[in-house]
Amino acid sequence: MKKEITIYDIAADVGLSPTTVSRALSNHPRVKEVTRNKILHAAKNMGYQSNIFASSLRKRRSKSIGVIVPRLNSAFQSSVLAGMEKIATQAGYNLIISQSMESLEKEISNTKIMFNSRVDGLLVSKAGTTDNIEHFQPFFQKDIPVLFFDRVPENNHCTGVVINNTQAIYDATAHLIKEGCKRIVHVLGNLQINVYADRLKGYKYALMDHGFVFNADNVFTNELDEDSGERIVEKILKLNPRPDGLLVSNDTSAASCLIALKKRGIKVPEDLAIVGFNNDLISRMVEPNISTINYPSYHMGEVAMKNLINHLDDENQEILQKTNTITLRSALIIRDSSNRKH
Amino acid sequence: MKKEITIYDIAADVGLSPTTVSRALSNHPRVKEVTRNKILHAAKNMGYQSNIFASSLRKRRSKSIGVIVPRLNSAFQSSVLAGMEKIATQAGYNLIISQSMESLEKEISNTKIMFNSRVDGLLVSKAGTTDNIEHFQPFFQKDIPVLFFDRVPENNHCTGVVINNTQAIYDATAHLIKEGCKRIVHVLGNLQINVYADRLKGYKYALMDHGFVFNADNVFTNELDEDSGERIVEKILKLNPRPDGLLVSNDTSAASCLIALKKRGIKVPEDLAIVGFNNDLISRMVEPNISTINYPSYHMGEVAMKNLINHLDDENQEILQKTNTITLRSALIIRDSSNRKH
DNA sequence: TAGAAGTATGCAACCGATTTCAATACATTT
DNA sequence: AAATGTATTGAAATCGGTTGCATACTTCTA
Repeated sequence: MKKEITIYDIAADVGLSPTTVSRALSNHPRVKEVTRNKILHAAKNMGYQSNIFASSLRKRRSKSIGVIVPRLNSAFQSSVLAGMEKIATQAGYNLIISQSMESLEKEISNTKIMFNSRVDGLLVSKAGTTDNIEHFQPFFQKDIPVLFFDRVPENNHCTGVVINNTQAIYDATAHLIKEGCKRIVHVLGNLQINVYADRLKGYKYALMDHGFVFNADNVFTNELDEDSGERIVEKILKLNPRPDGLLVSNDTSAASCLIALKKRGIKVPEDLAIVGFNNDLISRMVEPNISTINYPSYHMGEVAMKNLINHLDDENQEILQKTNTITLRSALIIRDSSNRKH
Repeated sequence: MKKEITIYDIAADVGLSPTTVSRALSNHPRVKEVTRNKILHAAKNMGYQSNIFASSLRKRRSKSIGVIVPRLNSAFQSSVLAGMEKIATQAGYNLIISQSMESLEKEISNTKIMFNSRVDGLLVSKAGTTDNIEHFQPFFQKDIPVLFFDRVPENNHCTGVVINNTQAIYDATAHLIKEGCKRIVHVLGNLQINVYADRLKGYKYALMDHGFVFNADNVFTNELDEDSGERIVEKILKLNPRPDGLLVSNDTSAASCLIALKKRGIKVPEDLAIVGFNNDLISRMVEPNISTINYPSYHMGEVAMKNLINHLDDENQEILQKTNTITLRSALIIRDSSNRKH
């Protein structure tokens, strides 16, 4: 391996001390303009590259931020990550990304890796099976900020960036009721996850407020993947009387249901009205377009990252500690899958 | 900030030298079993956390790999990244990810950041406007392996992991011809990108081999986004005679075209047969399902990462240098959007 | 039993940038 | 001219793990 150019080499070259070189390179004000230029010039000429390990070792910060998501290959998550990357890069932070594959075990292992990598802060969207946050303890103890987004743990002292899931599904349910639905089925994911637990609440409240009685038979938890439609529709068709409204907790699954229903000759929205969640591309592409909740994923990434970085840069540690929850605006988008007035 | 536990503290605690502690912690064979256990035990008790900066500084490697993609929020890219993350984590490497936003300028800046972050290797899918690879020179000079995937530069000495784009579109074109299409339009992205340039070749070759004459009017370059359908269909309808086959270089755009066509009462596949590219979720969800090229994105991520890491671990540097291109299997999937026999 | 060979551990010099504490040079004020 | 202030620069310690070489101690061979 070739020899690295260090500040010592530069110092020798320009006849100054490493101290001054270091200061010049980091734009310290106490270096004469002329000196600084001379040093910068020499550094460029010699092909100097700062050694971040030495720098991080001494400064005790890595200028990198860890992100743990359940899965990288999800339309929602990748959009969040895109937002995060944009802000982080602007602020001079690197992004170290890993996925928990929805497994607590992997989340714990990733958390350890992030801790050992000495990230300056951590952004997490919980795995489905995570029911405690013990494994973040090392971060708390060292006052390394941990910020959750989308899927946040219950009863904790961490900041979370979320949408109001309860309100979102409340609105969607109320909308279906207004469209004349009498029996609304709600399909959601693992109820250990706040996101789905909150939505279920919204569903219940909306029913209650509109004079309907909650019936547990109308709630299914299910994988919300591309193949889920067949399974869900089978279950729906066994119900009597047949449901006329369907709230599905993501658009992929909603689209899959739509296809399964069409295949069986059930008309959407006439026989059964559908509302999805996320406002993914797919909701705008299937026929009929699926009503959904607009989830500001990219924006969520930006906001989460911005807050974390502000916290790091300002040394204004109270801000984040005092902020418990940042709620972003989500909104019901009504499309043809639930619009019965034409 | 609380004091960190270092190997010196452990050494003092167990009455040995830091050297031995260091060796014990990294499973060096020249430490007695008993001693090692004593040290590991003490380390655990004292809450020791190794300092990777110190370690990296001394060892001159970061155990991290950089990835630069055009965009994080793309179904294709996020799937590739998922595959990469899996392999990297298994092998004990961190992933530092950034996006070039299709801009050469940003790609250059990201490359610099990756270089300064001293990644042990770099994986790149080029930005659309990148026409040279000067900015990777520092990596080449330091023998840090750079491996391209999907979008690879022309005429270079780097390894690339790709599919055979020419063959893929050749097959798709031949398929459309077999279905009776007489005038086939090909819509693709920026021709500076090898991916699209190669596909254009495949299109031309297939026409030629089947006795058709290539006509530049039948080729459009276009943004391949969700809204592209309207623009593309408008152009198609201006052609005379009206085309009866359409090859679109990604499924999102193909789906968008499909919708624009249906809106105008043009029947697919009867009036116009469509083939997309990528085998994204959306191609399986719209009506009719879109024929497409299966792109093994997750697998591509795994293969690219595996090759890079093998190269790093084995010190078997020739392997990668001698391998110029790894081509993964892609395949035409025929669905209803181009299947006229029923 | 001397000497060889092998095992276990330690010393001290790294890796390269940062930062505290001072020193020096120069300018300004009284 | 002396005193005070200010702008520049430097010496040396530090961050914490790794590693070449040296040393102490066993065990084995001739």
